[in-house]
Amino acid sequence: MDYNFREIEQKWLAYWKINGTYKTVIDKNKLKYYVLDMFPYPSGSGLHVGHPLGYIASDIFSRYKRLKGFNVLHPMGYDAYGLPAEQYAIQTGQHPSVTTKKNIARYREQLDKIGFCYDWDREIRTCEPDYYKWTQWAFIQMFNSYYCNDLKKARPISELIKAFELQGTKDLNIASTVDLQFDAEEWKSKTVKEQQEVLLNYRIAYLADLKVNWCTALGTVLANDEVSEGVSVRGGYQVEQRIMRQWSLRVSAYAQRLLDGLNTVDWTDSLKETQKNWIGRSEGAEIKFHLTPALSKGDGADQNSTFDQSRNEKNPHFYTTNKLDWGLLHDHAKAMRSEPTEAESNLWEMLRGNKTGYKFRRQHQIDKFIPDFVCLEKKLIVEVDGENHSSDEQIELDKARTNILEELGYRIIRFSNEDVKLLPQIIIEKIKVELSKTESLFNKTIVQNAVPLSFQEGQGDLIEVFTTRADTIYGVTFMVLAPESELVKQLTTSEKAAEVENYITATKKRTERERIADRKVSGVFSGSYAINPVSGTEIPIWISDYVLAGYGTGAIMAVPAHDSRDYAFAKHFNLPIIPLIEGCDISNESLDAKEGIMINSGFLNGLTVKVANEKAKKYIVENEIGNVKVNFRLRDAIFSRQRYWGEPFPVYYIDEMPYMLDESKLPLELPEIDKFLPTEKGEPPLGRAKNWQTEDGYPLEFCTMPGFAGSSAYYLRYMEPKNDKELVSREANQYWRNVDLYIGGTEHASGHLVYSRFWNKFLFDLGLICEDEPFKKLVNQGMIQGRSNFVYRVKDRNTFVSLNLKNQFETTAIHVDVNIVSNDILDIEKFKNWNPDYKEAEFILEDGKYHCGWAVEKMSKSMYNVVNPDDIVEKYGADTLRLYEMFLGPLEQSKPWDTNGIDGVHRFLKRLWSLFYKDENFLVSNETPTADELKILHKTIKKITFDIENFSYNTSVSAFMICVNELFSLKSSKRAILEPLVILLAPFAPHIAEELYHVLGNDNSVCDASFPICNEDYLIESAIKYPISFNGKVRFMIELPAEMSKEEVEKAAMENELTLKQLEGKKPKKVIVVQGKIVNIVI
RNA sequence: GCCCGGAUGGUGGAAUGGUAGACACGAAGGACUUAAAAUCCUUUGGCUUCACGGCUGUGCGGGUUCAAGUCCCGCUUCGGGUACCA
Repeated sequence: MDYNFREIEQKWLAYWKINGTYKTVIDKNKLKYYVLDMFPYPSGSGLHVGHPLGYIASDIFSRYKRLKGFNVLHPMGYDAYGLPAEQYAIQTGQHPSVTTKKNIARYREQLDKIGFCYDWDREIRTCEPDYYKWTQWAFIQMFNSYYCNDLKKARPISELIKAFELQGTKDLNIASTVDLQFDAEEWKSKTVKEQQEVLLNYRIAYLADLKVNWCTALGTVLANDEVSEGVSVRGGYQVEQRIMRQWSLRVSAYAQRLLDGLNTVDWTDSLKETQKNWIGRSEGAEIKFHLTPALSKGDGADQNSTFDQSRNEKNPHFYTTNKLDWGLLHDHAKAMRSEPTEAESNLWEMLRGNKTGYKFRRQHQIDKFIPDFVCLEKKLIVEVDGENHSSDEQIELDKARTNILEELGYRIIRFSNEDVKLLPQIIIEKIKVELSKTESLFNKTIVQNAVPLSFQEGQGDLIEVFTTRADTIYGVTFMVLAPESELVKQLTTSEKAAEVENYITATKKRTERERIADRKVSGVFSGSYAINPVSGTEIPIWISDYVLAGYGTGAIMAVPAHDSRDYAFAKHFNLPIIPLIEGCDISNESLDAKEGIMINSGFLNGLTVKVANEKAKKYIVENEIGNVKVNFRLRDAIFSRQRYWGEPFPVYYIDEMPYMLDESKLPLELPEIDKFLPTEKGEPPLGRAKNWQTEDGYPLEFCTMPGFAGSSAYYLRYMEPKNDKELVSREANQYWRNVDLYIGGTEHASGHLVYSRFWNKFLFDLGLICEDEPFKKLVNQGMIQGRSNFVYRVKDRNTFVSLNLKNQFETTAIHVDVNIVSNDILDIEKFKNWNPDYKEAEFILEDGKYHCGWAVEKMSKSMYNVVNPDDIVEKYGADTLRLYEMFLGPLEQSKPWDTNGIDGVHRFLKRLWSLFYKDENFLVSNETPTADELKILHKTIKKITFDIENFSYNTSVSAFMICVNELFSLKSSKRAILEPLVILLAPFAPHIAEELYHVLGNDNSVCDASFPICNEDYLIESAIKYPISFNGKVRFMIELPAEMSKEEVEKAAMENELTLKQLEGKKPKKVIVVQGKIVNIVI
């Protein structure tokens, strides 16, 4: 009887189906094990031979765990929403649900042939209403939650509303889009609409105006991970930046937890690394740079000011302090001015607006002080003292202050609060008298040109920057704003307005792609300056597109000596470069390394970079120049898609504010529409749906959810796919908990695996599920590459020349379908029929054969190198396919598919079969196995067990081959050996294993057998073949008893005549004996 | 640029610091057969030798070690990820 794989496989596939062999139920007597595949998007082209690789690997592990006594959950489903089906619908008018159903049916048919142990009763499809009901439900929960940074978890938004009513934003530490400040009264005075708008700033699912990746060709917004190098990942269409009002998920709030969680999961280092990079945590400081007050720098500068005299330009007229102090005190002055005492307020009313005949300023900085009122023209200061000015200590301080101010040429008059309140008119008169005592300092003509600015005018604001290199603060020679920064408008001086405008328009025109491709330095000077808060130097503020608006604060402090981008910019615009590291050479490039000894850095001089950085940060915090901050690269996930084929949002609008549907209204089903295109008004396709509104007539959301929505919590739904009350019941979740083994491709490292971990953590915060991380262990299978074949056409002729003769002609290489090539030999007849053009083709052969060339390329239709698993199953059977996929090489490694090698594993199965049958005779006996046979078996058990646990399936297939080859050469067909072997093989080749298991007389399924256990006793060797090496080179072997001691081995080796021959009479310097392993003689 | 993987026969690949090339494919030779398929047996890294054997050999150059494909340092090169992330 021959190995008839077709018959066998069909028989057992039917048996498994009828007997529900793979049906899984909760069984608390057994330990659970959850094995999950990344579910596929059912594309129109069906599965190729690369797709099942991971599925086979997970299937082997599932079956192995089951044989080990675990209750294994191993489900499968479809990621059924997606762009390709909709693009196809646009082209053909076919409803995406129709094509999706068709594709799923095709996938299922292909998967079924391979003999997977999926519990198909648990199948899910993300496009089915009873599935996406829970996607919508989760979205509602996110809308109704905010993230508390103190508790580090999501909390109900109702708590936040209560807090706002009681205390406003005071003392709250909440993840938000922008930092808002308001008190309880302000909150209560807001309209409902305003309150809703404010709440969006905190909700985990929120609507906001954001800069998004807009893809015109696809007519939709895309998430960051759906865009690569400025084009869409799917389709490769151009993507541009736009501001749009979009739904987003506050993933960024979870950044730190997403990072921390990586330490608790068993993933490969490279995958964890990718996630770490994507989250992009950087520790640094946010530093405030105040702007230089924009005074006219005309003649008539005040020579008595403490302004930096070393500068060549003339000092501006109204500087009354130095820039460093101005920067430090600026905020303080502003704050004082906004909260005046009653007396100050009264007096100001009488002084303001030239009521005295002269201009007064209040809380204007002079040197290190902020006097209450000052008339600069007459250098007269008016102070109003409160109660605390009566203390001795205060009197001393006031005196010191008066002295300094008087030295600067100011006269000071003081009044008490009481005086101002009771005798306002008398005080005004006194002030007028004082004013008349001195000459005006101002040359009238200059005053007309050089108009001083008061505090609130102009750009009296500040720029905040984020830096990881606070230690380089002394090397800042300019600042750069992102062109999109809101500060640009404020900072641009009138002279520079046109230039800046031009630059920004030009930048906007450039697509992301152009920016990346053409990385030439560009930028424009804003006309404004800022003051370095540590060194006090004045630095110009530039605008350039090398600074990103979306990261940090959208502004940087540029340290050209130690940042290559800043360096390029400084060189291009001829800006100063100050080296900060001892001995660094910055004549040609910057020194970006974070090591060395600081120079040119004031109080940081002589310190190492690391120490200096810490010291600088401490200084910044202590002097209130800024604060220490952690920044993340991870952005919130944009969650709206202007497309049809996705989950509808459970959202309606009142007065343009979003509200959630009641949970009882879920699922909100995707409506039918006439065309899958945007409306004439440019609204998303759902704008075409009739009656797309609530029962009360409020309009529903037009956008749908993105592809990752449905795949973010699908692993939970498999636990209880038919529960219509909950996403998953507590009971089912407590039992199955999370995925023990997740297998899939690396392409999901930054998308799906971040989103689903976020989604999972959110549900965990709500107490709905019991595990913080969804996927305990994750294995990435490598890509299966294609192996293309080529034929060589002689130029201008319909003649093809075989590979090794092609150099004699001028030829063109043409891809040829790998399915009509075998072992690189072309099937000429099939080739002629393959394409009508080749019907009459002629061939130049070698040895009567046409040899094709080959190359490893991506597996794709256009390369004609796609191999369909159906064809392999048809020709060799599913067991051969499974074994061969595993035999190709290590699971995680990319490798080319070459059908050539498949005969080897097929032969192996036939040889295994031949241990059972010869012609019509059943060979299996009940004889007691020999020690040799037992050794072969147990060696194999040991190896296979180890290999499965380590996902080294290619070596397990080899081990099976070795085992069968050895049994074959012993002509051994004993039940005691073959039965465990069959069970051992069952995870890999379930059909043939099931057949042989039954042939051996078992009635139950091999799936429910017990995995054999290695008995080390059978592996003990009585003799060991010692390799004898000289200076590390093995010369010969000697066989010695295993129990021989080190000394005896050495003696035996030294006495051997071959050793004597090798030594040639010389005395060995040293003899190393590794017992049971090797002998090395050093001469 | 940065990060992460690789590099071993004609091919896919194997090798807890201890006999490099297991296991397969392919190729060559042979057996069986009218023939083919299937199956079985032998050989198969390179160079050299009639042979025993010898020399050489895991991308390149150093190093550690009794012993290195494996560990360390410096390169070359291929693949993947990521990007003006401050």
